[in-house]
Amino acid sequence: MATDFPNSPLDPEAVAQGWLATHGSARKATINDIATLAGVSKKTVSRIINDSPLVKEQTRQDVKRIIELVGYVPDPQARGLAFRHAFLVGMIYDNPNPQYIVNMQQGILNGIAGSDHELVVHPCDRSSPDYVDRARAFIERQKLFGVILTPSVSEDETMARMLRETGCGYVRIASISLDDEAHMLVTHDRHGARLAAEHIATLGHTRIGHITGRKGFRSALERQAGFEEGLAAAGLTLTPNFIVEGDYTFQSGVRATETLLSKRHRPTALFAANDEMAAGALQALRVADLRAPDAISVVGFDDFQIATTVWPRLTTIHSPISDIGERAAQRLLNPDDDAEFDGSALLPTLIVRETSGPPPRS
Amino acid sequence: MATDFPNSPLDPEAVAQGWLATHGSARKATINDIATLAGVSKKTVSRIINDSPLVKEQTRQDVKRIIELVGYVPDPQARGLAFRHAFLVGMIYDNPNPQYIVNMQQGILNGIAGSDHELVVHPCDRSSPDYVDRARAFIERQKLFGVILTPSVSEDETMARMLRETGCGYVRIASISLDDEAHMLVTHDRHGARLAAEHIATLGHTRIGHITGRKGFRSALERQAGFEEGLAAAGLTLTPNFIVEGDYTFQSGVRATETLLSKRHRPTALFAANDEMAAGALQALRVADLRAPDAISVVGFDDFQIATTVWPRLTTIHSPISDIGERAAQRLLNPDDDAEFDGSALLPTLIVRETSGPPPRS
DNA sequence: TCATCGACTACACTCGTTTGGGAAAGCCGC
DNA sequence: GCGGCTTTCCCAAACGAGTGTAGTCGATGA
Repeated sequence: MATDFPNSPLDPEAVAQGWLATHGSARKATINDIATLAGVSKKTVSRIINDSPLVKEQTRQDVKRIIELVGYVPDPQARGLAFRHAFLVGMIYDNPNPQYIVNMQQGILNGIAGSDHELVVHPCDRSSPDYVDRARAFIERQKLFGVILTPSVSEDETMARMLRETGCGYVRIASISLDDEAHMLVTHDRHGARLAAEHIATLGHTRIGHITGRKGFRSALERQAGFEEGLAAAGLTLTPNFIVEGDYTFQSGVRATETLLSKRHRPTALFAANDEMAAGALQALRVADLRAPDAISVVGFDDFQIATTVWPRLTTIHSPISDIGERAAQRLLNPDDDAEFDGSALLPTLIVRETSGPPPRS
Repeated sequence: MATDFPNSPLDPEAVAQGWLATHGSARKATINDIATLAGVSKKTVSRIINDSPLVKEQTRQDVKRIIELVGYVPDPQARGLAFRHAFLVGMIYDNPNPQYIVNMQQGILNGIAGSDHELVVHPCDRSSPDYVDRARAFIERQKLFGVILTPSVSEDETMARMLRETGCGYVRIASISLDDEAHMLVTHDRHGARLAAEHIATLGHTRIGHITGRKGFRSALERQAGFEEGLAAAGLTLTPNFIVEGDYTFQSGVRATETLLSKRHRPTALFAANDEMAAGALQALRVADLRAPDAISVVGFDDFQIATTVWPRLTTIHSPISDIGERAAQRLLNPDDDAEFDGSALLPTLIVRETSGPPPRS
């Protein structure tokens, strides 16, 4: 079979077989080999690789089949040279939370899977005076296709300006929109915090405390604002007296909770701006011989691993970091495909576990 | 000044100034520009960039100065094309511990800093049937310069064989040597565990428990073996009865500890093969209304953040992950420079905190 | 004085791909 | 059989480096 069809004088399978037999794994195929094998010109192959519409469907399929069978992969270096940019996307981060970074990384990798791109990472230290220049050098040297910025560097306008200057594509991930839509992915922390407030209010608490995130971080503001909004919707208010500043670390959670516990008429529920601090809160409760949720309900934010390794396991707001990374990568790669983007899929959700319950009757 | 010196008719500063004035930032300089500016041939510039010895010192310095002033950076794509490999090193990992990954990443980045190379990450899922093929595709497509493998993929011989086939450079990080020296970086977990044993023995404990790492992981074997060696050196033995299998997770630490506590003549000290499980042990003690170190001493391994966020803070073995990553990267980049390598700098060390003390007198 | 050596230069070619233009081939309906 | 398409071909020219060969030039040594 498969010798002389009128419409397809070419038998991809046979042709590919032939090549594999003669050259085998000795040499990697180039675009020239494919062109010769398929009996078309180099340019046609190139068009097919780059999804140009100027190719007949039949030809496209035949050539694609051969490419697949022979195992041809266009050389990223050569392509990069011709395109004047590398097939690399960068992730620029300064967030010290390893779990955040790893989740985000994984999400971005999912997002670029199947796109010829690779992920290259670039941590940066915002306390160093030249972190923007370093980032620029990184981008320009490698001629990155684009970068994804995570909080809190994503909130940095100096960095954003530099990116616009270089002309490199970018997507900023932040809890609030700081740029035009194509360059932003919003995490809706405010919404998440509102869920926490609703949950706590529904349980019947009225004396409610909040441990804020680190000063100067957008997410800290948003989480507090969302929490206050949610309480307000339930007719409650967060008294300034019950707002204690934290900095997203475990230790700050411990200290803040100690402060809250020392108050007269202490709160019966508290919302910490992240799980780390919520874990610190549990710790402080334990030291004070109190138990969550019997004495005080505790709600966190992030739903990182720590939320389930502490005991009791933490009621928290799940933030879909990995999905957000994936979406950010997709937005970076094809900014037009965002039509079918259903933002609601990326909203934080409430995860009720064991640290929240009704207030103690007293 | 600086017009016509006999030995240096060339004034790098002036020449560079001229170029910057005419082309400015409009165009990035190429090797040809540098050659023209410096009044030397392209080949000489190339030699200088690639540290060839066939260049007179004076020439080298002048040209380097111009390169620096003009801000010329060789194009990685073009270089990669000519060299037939990319200036990228990959990190292949499957370790689920985010802190480990991030530390390692940072270390590798330190190691490749100043080397024209960039880090690209590749997590892999060993439960998927084609993870080796994926890794191979990743390497071959990008023509990676080399890869660094972290435990536990680093222990995978199928993977190692694949790497040898591809001819890609690699360094495997593991707790024991599994390959020739140039391809290994040993973390000496055995030594670390021995320190833990010595510490516990010195405190005067005699009934000692161990929570092992995950079955099938080299590190689990090494840590147990080292611990037993250390005890033996102090004239103690680890009774099989007091060895409980864990899997490096918090939960397994909790369960293992519960098991140990249920034994008659329970141990007065226990060594968990990582901090996560040690934290689980503290958790279990708390539930049983026991306190470390008063009732039982607990020693962990890794010295990750969790060691200082639990309370009391964990006595543990510090493993210099980041330094190890840095060294691995250096070994990968220039395998010959390892003469001055002082292995002892990378040995684990004992960090005494608050969970270890003398046995209770009973 | 002649041979040798070190430090270059000049040139053509390679790496694998994209892109441009001009031209040709195939197929459509008329 | 003729325009008018669409699809494709062919060739050459980038892209920015590295390599190999042959050859130059001046200083050194015998």
